[in-house]
Amino acid sequence: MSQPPAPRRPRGRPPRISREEIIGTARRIVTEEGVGRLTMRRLATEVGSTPMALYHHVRDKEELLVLLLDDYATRTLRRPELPGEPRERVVAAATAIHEALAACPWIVEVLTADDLMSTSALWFVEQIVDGLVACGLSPDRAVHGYRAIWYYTAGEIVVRTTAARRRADDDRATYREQVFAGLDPAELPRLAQVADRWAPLTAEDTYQDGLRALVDGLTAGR
Amino acid sequence: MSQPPAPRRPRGRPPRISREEIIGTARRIVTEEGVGRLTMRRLATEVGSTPMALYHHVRDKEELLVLLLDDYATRTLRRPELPGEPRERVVAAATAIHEALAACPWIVEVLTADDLMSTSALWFVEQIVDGLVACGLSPDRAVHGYRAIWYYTAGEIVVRTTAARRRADDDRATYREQVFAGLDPAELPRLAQVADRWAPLTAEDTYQDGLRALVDGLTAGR
DNA sequence: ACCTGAACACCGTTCAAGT
DNA sequence: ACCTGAACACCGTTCAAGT
Repeated sequence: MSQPPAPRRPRGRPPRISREEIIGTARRIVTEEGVGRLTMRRLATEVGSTPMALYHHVRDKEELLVLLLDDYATRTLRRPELPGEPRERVVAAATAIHEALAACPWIVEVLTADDLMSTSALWFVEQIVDGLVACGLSPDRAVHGYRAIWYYTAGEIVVRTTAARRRADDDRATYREQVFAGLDPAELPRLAQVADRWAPLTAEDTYQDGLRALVDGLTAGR
Repeated sequence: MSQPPAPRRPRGRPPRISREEIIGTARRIVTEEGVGRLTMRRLATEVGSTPMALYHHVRDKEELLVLLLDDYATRTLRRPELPGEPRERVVAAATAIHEALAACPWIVEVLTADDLMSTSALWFVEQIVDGLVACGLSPDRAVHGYRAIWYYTAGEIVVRTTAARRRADDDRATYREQVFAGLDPAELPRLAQVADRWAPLTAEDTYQDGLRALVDGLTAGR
């Protein structure tokens, strides 16, 4: 996010905890127990300090979460060899972002709290925009195309992660089954037709299929 | 969600508050002050009762939010005349869902807490799946196509609503501007090229463009 | 059957003071 | 400059008791 300031002559009380230490501990809590367990108080005790000491190193909890996403992106997003063909390049770059996010279920809370503006993710954004331009889109339309891909990708992550959490909680999962079991075939014939296959069908990972359709549609006739 | 049980001979203490009253009051709080202000305690005092009384009518806060989304869908989703041409029908049905959600910024928290399984929304889902089948997709592929549209739609709402909230909070909005202002044109030429137009470009409402691209891609060559 | 009061086990954040 | 203790103003939910 921001580089540490150039080293100055130390003045006053020497720091006991650092931003890096805070983020590192937060990362451990979040990967081990989920983002729901990350509280400022918990984090403070884990770094051996008090809640208020944290506020000397991060502005508030939201900034901490953004720093955490940044840290995660820097740590895991490796730039792969991308195909030369522009459409395939767009698909590959989007898939790389998607895979990184999918491997990281706590991301959802942060996604809704921040745009994907981690500096290390920008290279992938560049590849997508550039690939779309290479397909014949104007720079403006390429940015809009990237946004459409980002909406699709973020939505897939949010919906799938939430569905997975729900599945862990039996009682609520059955509500959807009830609704589908009670469908009136006269009113909603298509849904009634696929009602018993709905759960497995929607559990399938079809991210790439949809992505390809979207990229095809965005670049059609150019 | 669930129909009220058939009226029985009343036994024991007569109820002072009803599920309808709770949902109605919750709806008022949420539309007037946002979903962040809806707490069980606040809601209890507004209906003139105590927090615990609520738990006799709803299981917990999450159920309340789902009931609220259901109530909103039933109240606002009117079935429009849809075009006969199948692709246009898919676009129109998805746009109707999108408009209803976009008019309702508190929805984001509930979207991530629930699939769009409100009974009143199912008619729109039916139209989308049926439209895709009419375009030549198999029922299974039509369901996957609906899911792709749903990911795109939910993602657009989540990302745009969050961005709008951020814009209200000046300090954080400028972080993205900083990142874009400091882009290295040698490393990320496309992004550097559009850097100064990024904010207005991504603020444009291009939901329909992306949706049409996605639907075109899903139905291409069929 | 329905509601109440008190309590449990927490939150994020601010303030004033200490070293 | 950095950290601490105590407090503020809250949360959702459970338990045991009352009517």
